[in-house]
Amino acid sequence: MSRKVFVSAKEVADRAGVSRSAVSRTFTPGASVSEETRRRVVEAAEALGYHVNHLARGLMRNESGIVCLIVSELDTPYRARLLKALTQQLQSVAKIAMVINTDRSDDSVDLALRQAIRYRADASIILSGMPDKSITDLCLKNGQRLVLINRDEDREGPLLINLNDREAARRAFIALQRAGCQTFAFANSAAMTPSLMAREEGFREAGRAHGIEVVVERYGPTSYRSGAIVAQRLLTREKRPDAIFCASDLLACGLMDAARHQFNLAVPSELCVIGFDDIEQASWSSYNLTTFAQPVERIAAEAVAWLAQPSQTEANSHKLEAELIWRGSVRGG
Amino acid sequence: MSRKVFVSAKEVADRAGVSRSAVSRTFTPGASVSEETRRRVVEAAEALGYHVNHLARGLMRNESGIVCLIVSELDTPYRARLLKALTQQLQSVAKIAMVINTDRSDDSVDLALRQAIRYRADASIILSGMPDKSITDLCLKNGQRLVLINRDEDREGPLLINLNDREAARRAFIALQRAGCQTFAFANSAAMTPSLMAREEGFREAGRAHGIEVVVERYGPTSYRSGAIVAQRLLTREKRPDAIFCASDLLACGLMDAARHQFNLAVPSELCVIGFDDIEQASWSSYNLTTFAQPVERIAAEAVAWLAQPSQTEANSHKLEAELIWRGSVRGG
DNA sequence: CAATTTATTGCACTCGCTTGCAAAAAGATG
DNA sequence: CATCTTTTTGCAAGCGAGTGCAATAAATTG
Repeated sequence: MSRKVFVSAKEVADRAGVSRSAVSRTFTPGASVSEETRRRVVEAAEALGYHVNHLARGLMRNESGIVCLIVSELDTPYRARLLKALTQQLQSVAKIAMVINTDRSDDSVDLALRQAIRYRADASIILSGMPDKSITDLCLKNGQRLVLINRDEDREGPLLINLNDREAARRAFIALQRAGCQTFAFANSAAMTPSLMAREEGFREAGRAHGIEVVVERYGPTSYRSGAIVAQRLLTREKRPDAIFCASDLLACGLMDAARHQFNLAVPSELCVIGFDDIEQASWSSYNLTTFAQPVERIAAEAVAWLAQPSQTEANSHKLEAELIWRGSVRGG
Repeated sequence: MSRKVFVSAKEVADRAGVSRSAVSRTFTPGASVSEETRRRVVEAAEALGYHVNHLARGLMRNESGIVCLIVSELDTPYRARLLKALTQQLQSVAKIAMVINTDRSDDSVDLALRQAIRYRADASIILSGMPDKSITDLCLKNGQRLVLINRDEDREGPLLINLNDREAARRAFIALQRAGCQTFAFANSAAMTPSLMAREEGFREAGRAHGIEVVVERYGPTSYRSGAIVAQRLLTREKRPDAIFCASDLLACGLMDAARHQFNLAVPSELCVIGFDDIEQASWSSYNLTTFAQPVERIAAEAVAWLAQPSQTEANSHKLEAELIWRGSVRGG
């Protein structure tokens, strides 16, 4: 009826005929226990189904082993992949992921971080949304580590991991130019996150450097549907673009579908498209999209490695390169 | 240098000039505190940046507020959606999700459940993989609740949520028959999970009921690539199927792409396809796939509602219906 | 074998919080 | 104003584990 209580170290100790400390030490790597005692403890623990209470351990050690992942739109292919990589790699260093969903509002990120503090998470990794400065300060002051992925920020303390978006955008421009394109456009969502904007800026800049003006269109969230709508706007212009760099693959897929099915344009012969993220769908043969791959595993690895090291090394900022994956949505290649 | 210690209730109490208990009561809904004391406590807490330590609270109350989500392949569209719905709805009842990644081996589910026990999770929700009976027993014995989604199991205790897969398969058959199809096939992965097998069985059965033999092909994991391979096998048969029911949308997408791009078949005029899950991509205009929608939000709601109620009601089994979403991959409709 | 060093063990305190209980304060009643 | 209720409040005993310290046992040395 009432919640059956979990078995505690005390019970194990009694059964094994040793003190409670012996049990505790048996499950603490590096503690001093004789082979004989350990054996008896382990045996008793097994028999009783004992599992160390990490709540209590965390309380004592002041280190819970919990890492908070704060994310919005986690059902989006790129986010889901990142989430998977992170949870997996965290597990491999004996930490555990707590995931908190936020909507786009900064307020909800604050709520999430508060929750992280309540559970005394050792660290928080923010995949989306900018938390309020006062809250991140609170986290840091509480000895919590903070990782910001693809968020620009100049504050000291958190680990910043982001891509060299500008450079990627530049390379996209070159690639499209080599393919013989004349009229360039950039398809963006209206989310205006730092990384999306960096791609936009980078592409524009590259255009300027070549004396070419780049049309930019932004609409809605970063989704398939937005891509289709941006396509409408771009492809009905008097001077129709024949090269479009999309801020994300999701936008690119929507845009390509609209281009083909509504405007009857052939890709890549009449329209070249480059995306960003390298989500799984980009490789599907209906899209076969040339795109930049986010080094998801690398990102997760960097984050986890930084969290795993015992002493806080000075917070640094890692900039990774996105790899250009050539497929069939650009001529030549 | 060393982890700055978090601020505790003691400090808040001192600053507010009240006892530790007063602080505790202020943050415990329904406890007896005067308006005046509460005000002072809240003020002090705010000033110091105090947050209740849920580790300690969980220890005392023997109820952590943590719910473990055990999932494999969480970067798959359907899984990601379910995960999102669950984390969100859990948050809304003041519980928090811990997610554990498993690979397909049952062993890794055991490891995950062990972890859940260590953190004294109030419940575990298993989205994939069958845990060993002894482990689920352990969970239940420890007063942990268990929810199994789309997993058949006849044990008492856990809440079982699954779809009426057989019925859906039957409806799929009828729909394809109405579309005038002659040769029926079922495309499956080799994962052989209960729900995938139920769909297969249901479809075969429906065929048998109409005196029609259904060809079944299974291959690999439940993925796009597997769909393409199954397509190869099915579409090169001497008697080529003109109706294929796919165990999942991912398979369906791979299959459709192969059918169109490798076999130059037009959908739906030469080949009708029905999928399962209603992932986002099914609605993309390149696929425009007729499919069965998993009621993801409903599933999450049922699970969360059951977990939220204070007293364990007798474990029951919920069977939900999948809704047929008509799109363009089947003639007629 | 005594003396010294080293490995193991148990005691007791601590971590931060909840809660039963009894004392104190505030309100209600006659 | 005295008496009886009803709130509030603080004390202290846990919850389940980790760990410094001193006591004990085992191993090493001369």
